Amino acid sequence: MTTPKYDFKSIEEKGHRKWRQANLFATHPEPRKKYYMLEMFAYPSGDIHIGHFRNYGIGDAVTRFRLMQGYDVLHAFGWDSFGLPAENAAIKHGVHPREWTLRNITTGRQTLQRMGLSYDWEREVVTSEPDYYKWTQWLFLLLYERGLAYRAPSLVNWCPNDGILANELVQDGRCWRCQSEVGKKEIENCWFFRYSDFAARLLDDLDRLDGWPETIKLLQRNWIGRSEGCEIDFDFGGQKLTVFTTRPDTTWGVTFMVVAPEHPIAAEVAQTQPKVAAYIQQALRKKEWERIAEGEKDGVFTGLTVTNPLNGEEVQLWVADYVVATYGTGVVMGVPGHDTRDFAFAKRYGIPIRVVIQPPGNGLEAETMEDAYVGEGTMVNSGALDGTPTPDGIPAVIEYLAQKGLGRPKVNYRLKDWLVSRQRYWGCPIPIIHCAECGPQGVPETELPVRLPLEQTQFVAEGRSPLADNPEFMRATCPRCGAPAERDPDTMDTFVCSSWYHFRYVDARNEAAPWDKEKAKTWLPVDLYIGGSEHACMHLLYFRFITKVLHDAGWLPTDEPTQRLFNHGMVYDAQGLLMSKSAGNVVSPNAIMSQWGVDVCRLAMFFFAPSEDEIRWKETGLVGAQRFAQRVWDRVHDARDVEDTRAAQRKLHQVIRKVTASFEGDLHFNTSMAAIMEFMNLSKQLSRSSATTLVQLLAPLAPFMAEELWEMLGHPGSVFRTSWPTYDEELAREEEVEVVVQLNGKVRGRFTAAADTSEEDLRAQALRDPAVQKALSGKEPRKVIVARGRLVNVVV
RNA sequence: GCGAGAGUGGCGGAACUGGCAGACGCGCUAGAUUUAGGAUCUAGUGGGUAAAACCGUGCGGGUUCGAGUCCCGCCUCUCGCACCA
Repeated sequence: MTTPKYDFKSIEEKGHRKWRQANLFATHPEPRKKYYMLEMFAYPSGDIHIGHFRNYGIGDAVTRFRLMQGYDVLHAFGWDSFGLPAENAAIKHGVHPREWTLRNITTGRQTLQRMGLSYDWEREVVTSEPDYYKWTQWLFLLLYERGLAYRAPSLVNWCPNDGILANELVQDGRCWRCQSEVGKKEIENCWFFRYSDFAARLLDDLDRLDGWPETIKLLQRNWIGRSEGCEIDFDFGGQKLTVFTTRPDTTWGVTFMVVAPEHPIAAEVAQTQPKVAAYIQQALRKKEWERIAEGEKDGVFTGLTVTNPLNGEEVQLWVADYVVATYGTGVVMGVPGHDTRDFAFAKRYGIPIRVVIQPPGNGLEAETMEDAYVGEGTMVNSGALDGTPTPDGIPAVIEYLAQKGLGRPKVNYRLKDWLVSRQRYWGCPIPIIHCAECGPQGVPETELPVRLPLEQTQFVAEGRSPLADNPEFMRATCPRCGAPAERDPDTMDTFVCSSWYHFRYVDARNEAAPWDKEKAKTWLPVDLYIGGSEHACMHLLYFRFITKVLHDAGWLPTDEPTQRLFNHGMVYDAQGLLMSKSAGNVVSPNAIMSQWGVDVCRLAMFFFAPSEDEIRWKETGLVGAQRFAQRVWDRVHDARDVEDTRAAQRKLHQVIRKVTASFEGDLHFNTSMAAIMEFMNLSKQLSRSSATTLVQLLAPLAPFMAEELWEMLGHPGSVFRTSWPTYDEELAREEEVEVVVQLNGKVRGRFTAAADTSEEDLRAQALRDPAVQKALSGKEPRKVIVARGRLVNVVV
């Protein structure tokens, strides 16, 4: 009876066959105990890479664990398949974007299936296919009907290669994809979602998301950027010039006003003043990153003044590009005494500085200041409010302003509305018809989807959407008056497509509705969502926003998409460098699976580090995993009908406890594996019963091998249809412990004792220790500390 | 600049509410076995010493019987935001 070779190839084939025949991962139509496991779906660019391998490996392990725990699991996959690379490939290789996309999906799916991932493939979605994007259009119309989609002109980021870019896609003034410098361009009619209306909810509800990492919540809080303050109306020759400030208590210190170059007043002034016009032109031509590069602040005086409503003073009006047009009202009140940026600006242009907040020690004088004083203090030079301390000054001024009708309390957010129009071909068409008479009209639901014309060959158009050049696509009739009209030529940001895919999984083949509300009630919210943290402020915020919108509209049972979020770490090469095609250091999942087998690759991945940490992909990890797998294989084959020793039994129950806790909690499979290894090191001869348990514990981590060993042990059916091992606290408990004897905190001896030995007895036994006896030499110890089950420290 | 997180052997990483630092693995050393091995098995492996003592969790202080863990002050690295009024 020799042990058969561990041949991963035949085992994998067998496993695939077995699971397919048993339809193991089909979603239960009427779950009694649901678990919705979700991983971020993939963009189909070429093949699956090692980062996906990690992400989906973790999700698969959790899915299999939950199945064994008796849950009915929903676990599906899809493709975020609209987007730029398909167009780029089309231009470069002359393949149609759809063809390129579908080809990549086929390749990617094969790799995922080879990995044996536990997806219910019947629910696969492809966002660029009409049966999916029909409902993306439906979603757009839902927002439109609820007043949450509107059209406005927009100064957009413009990349010479990739066209319009969302702010999030501009990194250090460069395009996230092609690295070209990004400029600005005015686009007339852009669609926006009223995202910022949800800022407060998106912020406040973070407090309810207990299962989200604090770091992600913090990133979102900063991104939303709430700040409390007030608006103050200054007077500009009869016009209101409103500013937002968080420091109304410094309003008496205003010595100038600044508007952003993009502000309408700047344009107005420019008409009569060539100097201002020239400045604006130059400022707008600057690249974003040049403006942002801190330090020198330049601007231009308009020659005009504005009146401070609190003291009636006339102050100079400037235009300067350190003012951000899209934040607040695009106007800043210049308080050089108490704001560092205003200070720098005032110094440069010789604008007066006035102290209106006196710090605790007093003695602050405008003439000798080297920087603004931004701390707390007492108000001075502020009329009736002189003597008020800072914390009281702010509300006092706000109240005063409100009473006089000169201002109002205001909470401002950094979060801006979501610009969803893209002037691209390969995206979801915006389902709007523009009628000269009736204005923009939503396409009636019965006419959805508005199909993307596939015969298109032109994918780039200078400064406008390529679809605008397709007369057949553009031709439409107004749904309201029946007159000839035009379609909207834009497509949507792909973040719209990815904001709701997890709802579609719930009922992916529904042709009459995006999903059935009852099914949504059954499965939602998602129990665990796994993906990379790079999506913290984009996808993950849009995803929450859309959930809230759909919840308000009665389509969802919850207004948060997922209970728990888990961010896996990135995978780097052995040198710690990001893998990339250009660096030539890409580890292909297919290559390593061929060489080592799926299970060994998974085990190596899991054992490298905790799931949230970054890992460096090294071959040595595979060697270790290989040995471990081989050892398990041999030991299970050697299992006999023997009695387990008490020690082995105890260890096994401890391991069950440990592994279960990792799956339910931190997903630290590295320590789960370490625990299993410890058990194997302790128990060289496995009993059939402990081998059975061992195989079950290993099944979520190394599914193919476990399935084979399960059969080999003579058990019927699939290991994934059995129930997860349970542990017995009694059996797991240590009966004996080693107690350390310390002398003044240093280890000097040790003895074993029953775990439940009383403190008194432990103390007595420690004092009998020869080293202690010697040190005491008959004297009484100063102090004896007993830590039950651990140590006794004798202080002399 | 602001915010967050992290610094532990040659390497990846363990360490519950403060209680034996270095689990588990890689690598290395020695031995066994083998025609051979990136195979398997056994023993060892933080520094230091003949053996002890002693020294060791980025650095400097502190609290404590006892600190990788708590407090204060630094240094370094990673990530996020970045003229946000």
